[in-house]
Amino acid sequence: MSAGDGDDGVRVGGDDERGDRAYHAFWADEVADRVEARDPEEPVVVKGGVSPSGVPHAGHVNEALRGYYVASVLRERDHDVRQVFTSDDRDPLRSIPYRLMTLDGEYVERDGFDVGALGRNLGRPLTDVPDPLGCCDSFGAHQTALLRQAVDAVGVPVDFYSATALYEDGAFADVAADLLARPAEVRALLAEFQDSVDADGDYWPFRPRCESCGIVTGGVRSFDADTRTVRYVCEDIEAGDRTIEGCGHEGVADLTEGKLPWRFEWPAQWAHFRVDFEPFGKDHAEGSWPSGQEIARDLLDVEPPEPLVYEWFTLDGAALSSSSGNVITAGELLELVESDALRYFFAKEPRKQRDLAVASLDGLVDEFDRFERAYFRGVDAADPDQGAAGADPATAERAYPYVLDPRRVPAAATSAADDPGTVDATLDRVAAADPDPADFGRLRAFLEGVFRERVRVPYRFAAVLGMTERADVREEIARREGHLPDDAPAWAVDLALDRVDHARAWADRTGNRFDYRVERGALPDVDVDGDVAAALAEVASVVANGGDGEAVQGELYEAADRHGVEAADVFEAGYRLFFGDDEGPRLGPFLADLDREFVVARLRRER
RNA sequence: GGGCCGAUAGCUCAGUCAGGGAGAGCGACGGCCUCUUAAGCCGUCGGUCGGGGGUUCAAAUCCCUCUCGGCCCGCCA
Repeated sequence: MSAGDGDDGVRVGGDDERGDRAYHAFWADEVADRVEARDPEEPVVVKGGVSPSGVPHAGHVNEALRGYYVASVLRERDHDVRQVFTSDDRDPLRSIPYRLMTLDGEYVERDGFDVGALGRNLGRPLTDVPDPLGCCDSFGAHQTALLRQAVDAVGVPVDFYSATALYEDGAFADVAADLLARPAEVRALLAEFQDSVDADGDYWPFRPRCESCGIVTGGVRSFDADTRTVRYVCEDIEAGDRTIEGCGHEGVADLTEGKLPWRFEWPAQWAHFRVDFEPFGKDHAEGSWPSGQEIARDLLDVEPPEPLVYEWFTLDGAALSSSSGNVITAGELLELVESDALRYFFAKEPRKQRDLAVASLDGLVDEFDRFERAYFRGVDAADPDQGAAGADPATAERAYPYVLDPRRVPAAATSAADDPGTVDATLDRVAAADPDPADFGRLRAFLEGVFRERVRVPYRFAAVLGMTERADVREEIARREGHLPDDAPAWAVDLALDRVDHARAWADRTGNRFDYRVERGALPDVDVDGDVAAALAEVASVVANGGDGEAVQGELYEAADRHGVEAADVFEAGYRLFFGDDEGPRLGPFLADLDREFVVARLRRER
């Protein structure tokens, strides 16, 4: 069959049956199909997890959002879904971070915290390491708090778990005891995956915390099934390219004091939470995932979750790396773009390598805007965006209601609905990941009704509007340039202009050509030639007399002409006076929009 | 060495599952509004769809192969 036959039919809800295979325009629908095919018990459990050793960065929210989209699809299909997220904070401290972050999102470099104190705690569980910034119970608790902030910031509601708390509660004790009771089976299985494990060797699937020196050590010698304890000798442990010395202490640990090696900890989590679906980065895909599946099925009698391998993204062309400083946090990104756009980035095809370029964030926001337009346009309408990225209406139809951040829908918009209370309650439940079965239908109806009137100002234009702090001037310029329809409701105008501060921060951070700002303070120190000054004084008169933008713009040229100077010199002087820069926006209309008194005085260089 | 994933315009990316016209935005370039300054409008340039081979009437799309990149096969997650 070919598309040229013209009888492919309309894609209903983005879905199309071909034989026994369902095509889905949105990847999360395909994953949800596979989860449903398992016939899971309710609630369906979606899990994610991160080791919080470094500053939690934008890559970590990828894990949370991938799970969120699948959870959302399943919820719309009337499943009860629980999304859990673990902070694997019993992992040992393996290296000294290059920098830390306060709970307020400020970076702290190595000269700002006690490196030695961390160094003396290498090898200990993160939750046993004192917080170098002093605000939390432990370094692990601090990092976990940051991770939680990041997940919250993108609007993914999860049941958050500390691995240490889980161990202390004995959540993994049964699995650990089960595995330790049959070391030969464990060794035989793991030997297939790890050269370092010998099927006839002395490997034990548990790493006790030394009761003497506190490191997460190896050295298990035996397991006592009656007391559910291991005997161990504290041994050296390898951490990257360094060795952390064990103390040689001979001791006994019970199964809440220590941890499972990751390859076992992961299946233990599946068993404990009864996980049905879990996304993970490609680093796991060929490592712990294959062994984890076998451990789960053959040793624990647990069906592994449905997997989703997602690609890592690069930041400005290079891998995210704490040590090289090439990181960006979710919080930083959310200063630059609205949460909807960031959520959109992680709604795109997961298996594709892509670059997140800060300098090109405007392109991401443009793409989100096309995606949103495609949703409102619908599958049957003509497509002004043609084949542009993000503009496929079938994908937008499925994904947009999940991508749109329900927390950002203005209350004034819901109050315009036929039944505001119902819509508010729906949005609250969706935002809290606890929707009623009919909520997605109500959400879609609201979006296609009231929210259809939302307005987006182009991101680069929003950056330009950021040149002035004054909300009334921003709105006036946006209206004049046709970015705010006359009949747009007030909430839509406010929502559109919310973008300005983000885009302004982007222009500021990248120092790009949209990075100009009105110098409202002291008169900039500008040398102005006498003829240019005279020309500017005449422009000032036009402004003082209430000339509109076009009149001021014309006067800039005409005054230059009358005084025998190049228009370019008049413009440059103007840009220097108002922006401290030698270029800027179209000057006449801009000056006409600012408060007249200030403009007149500045043109006369009085203040 | 073995494996998984990827490669489409200068940049960021759609399109690949289901074969049929190579696309978008940005950038660049040119033009327009009494006006060199765009944040508006119009237009142009820009691609052997990483290379090669195969299947087919037809391949960015399916198959094989090679190259390059990321990751895994140690630790850790």
